[in-house]
Amino acid sequence: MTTNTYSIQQISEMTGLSAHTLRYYEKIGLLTEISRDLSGYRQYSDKDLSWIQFLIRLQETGMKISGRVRFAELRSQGESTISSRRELLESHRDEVHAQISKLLQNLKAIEDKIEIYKTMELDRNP
Amino acid sequence: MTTNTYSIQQISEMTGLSAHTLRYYEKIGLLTEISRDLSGYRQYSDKDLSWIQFLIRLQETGMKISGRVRFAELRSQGESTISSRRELLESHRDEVHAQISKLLQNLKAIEDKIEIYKTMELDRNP
DNA sequence: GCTTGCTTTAGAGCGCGCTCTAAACCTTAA
DNA sequence: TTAAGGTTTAGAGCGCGCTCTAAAGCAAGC
Repeated sequence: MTTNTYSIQQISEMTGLSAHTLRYYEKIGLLTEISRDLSGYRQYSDKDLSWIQFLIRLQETGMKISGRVRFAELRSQGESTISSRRELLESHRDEVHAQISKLLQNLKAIEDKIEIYKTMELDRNP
Repeated sequence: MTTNTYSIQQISEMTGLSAHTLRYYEKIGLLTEISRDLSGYRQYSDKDLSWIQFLIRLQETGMKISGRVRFAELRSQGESTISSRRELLESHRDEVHAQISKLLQNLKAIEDKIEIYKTMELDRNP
């Protein structure tokens, strides 16, 4: 079994989050029980890494910090919260679907406007 | 020809933007040449309305205020900027495409996690 | 003429999500 | 043993995009 550990800087490079942000996430409860080495430096595990990467997906799909904190709290309470976590994710999934269809509608309107501009350009340069 | 005019409150109700926000948008240059009645009250036209609605689409697709201001500046310079406006929108359209595919990727990861939770629920309640 | 409710302005305030600072401590190489 | 560069903490600061306040003016109904 591989038990890799990573420094805060390595995690920063792998995730694109700054070291400042990683400490901030820990402070507000998005990351819990990050272990420390003998001199008090944070040691991130592969499990920590994939959790951070999942947090980033939640963020990128528009889940606010408060929602992510709620999810992290459930996770830190162990297996008994699996159903609540599933429900939370299902509800978020529905929001992402809505988001995507809104985006597609707006995309259509933008594309329509591009076509209008093209027509206007032809009319001005016949 | 119908030349409807609308009060700031009516526009607020039609667009979902607050009156405060509408004045703010004017101050920063997103809205230009909004006409006034005899007592100095703003009178929005149908053209103003549809411009505001398009601005909202740009915002909802992630274009920042600075980008929208740039677009509004081109628009206020008249027909000679049609090509620049088309290019700006084409570049934004590409960003929206990228945004949507990122969202679809993240959606997939969320759905996978939901499935994992379902399996865990079955394992705990066999 | 008074009240109610709309509108105006300039400018202050705010919530979110970081981002940075300062001062101290640790590690490694020269 | 010293210098360079990584890490720690508490807490301050910041940029974005609004959001609200205060004081005044205007409109319409009683």
